[in-house]
Amino acid sequence: MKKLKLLKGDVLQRKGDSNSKVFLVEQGLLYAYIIDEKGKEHIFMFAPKGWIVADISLIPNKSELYIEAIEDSIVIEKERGSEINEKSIEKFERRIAVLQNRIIMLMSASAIERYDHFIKTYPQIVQRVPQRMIASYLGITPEALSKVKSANIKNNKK
Amino acid sequence: MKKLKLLKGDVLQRKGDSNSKVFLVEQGLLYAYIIDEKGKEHIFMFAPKGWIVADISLIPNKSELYIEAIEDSIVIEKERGSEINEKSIEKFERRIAVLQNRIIMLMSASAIERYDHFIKTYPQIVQRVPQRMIASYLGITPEALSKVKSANIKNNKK
DNA sequence: AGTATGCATTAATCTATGTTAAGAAATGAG
DNA sequence: CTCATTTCTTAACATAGATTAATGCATACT
Repeated sequence: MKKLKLLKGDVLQRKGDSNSKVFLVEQGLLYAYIIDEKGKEHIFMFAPKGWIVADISLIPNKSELYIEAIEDSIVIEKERGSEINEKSIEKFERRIAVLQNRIIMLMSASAIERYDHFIKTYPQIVQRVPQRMIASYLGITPEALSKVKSANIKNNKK
Repeated sequence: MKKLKLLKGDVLQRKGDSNSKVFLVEQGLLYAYIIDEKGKEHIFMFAPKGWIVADISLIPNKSELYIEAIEDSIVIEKERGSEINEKSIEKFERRIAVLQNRIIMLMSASAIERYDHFIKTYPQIVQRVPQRMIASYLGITPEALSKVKSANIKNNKK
């Protein structure tokens, strides 16, 4: 259980690294992403203060995700499975609920609906990351996000 | 801990129901889905023998998912959180890994890539459900699946 | 057997989002 | 402060997948 200080841009974990660690964000903001075969980055999650970020991949002990600091941050590093209790079960359940919801959004909602949902759900993150990262999290390009946002504003005015 | 016998088409849980239960599939095949505001069904998961199916939603005690039998099935009903041990943690981790992978596929892979991945990962399910259900799981329409499959075959011949 | 229902396929057309490119605005580094 | 880099926006064009509709098959129902 170590405490790590990270500078903006520091990469905490890379694809292929061991993924036996779990990181609790004590301060700052991290994000986890993949880079696909075409070299494109896709943001899997943001991790602000209080969140746990870890890659639990299907391939044992091999991370699929990169984890990187968006801001200077402090994280507490723990071994995975180092605590088994009511509280940790609740955290697992909550994580599953979040992931389930994300899948449902990706399958059933349009880009602008996903964006609206995101800014309602994570208003504090919206302020702190570039739009292109939000676009990536939503599964669209920055250009598309720019477009649907301005189309939305115009429609509201009408 | 009850054992339930289900007939094909039986709905085990509906949107809005309590979601305090967890179902272990002992025999048969179930699926979980949402119905969106436009009335469209989106399949969230299939649950063959040995799998656990449950809705862990963000809204406490309120299911977002429908759970229904695709085949005559037998499930064991348990209370959520009724066991906390190494084994259950592993199951939670595995579920999270599956969901993470699904999100990554939805964000980074084309329809045909998602289809190829699906038939490799769940060959036993492919045989037992209509194509339209696979399309729904992949996040596309049955027509689109039909199209990309035949386009794929033609490309392979070339 | 005959009819109804659900499923798969194909095709024409439409639309949301991707791609490429350029310029403007904001941010950061020396 | 200035230059370089990153970010955002807009626009023209391209494409994957959606929509609608028609047809052919199965399967199930009477």
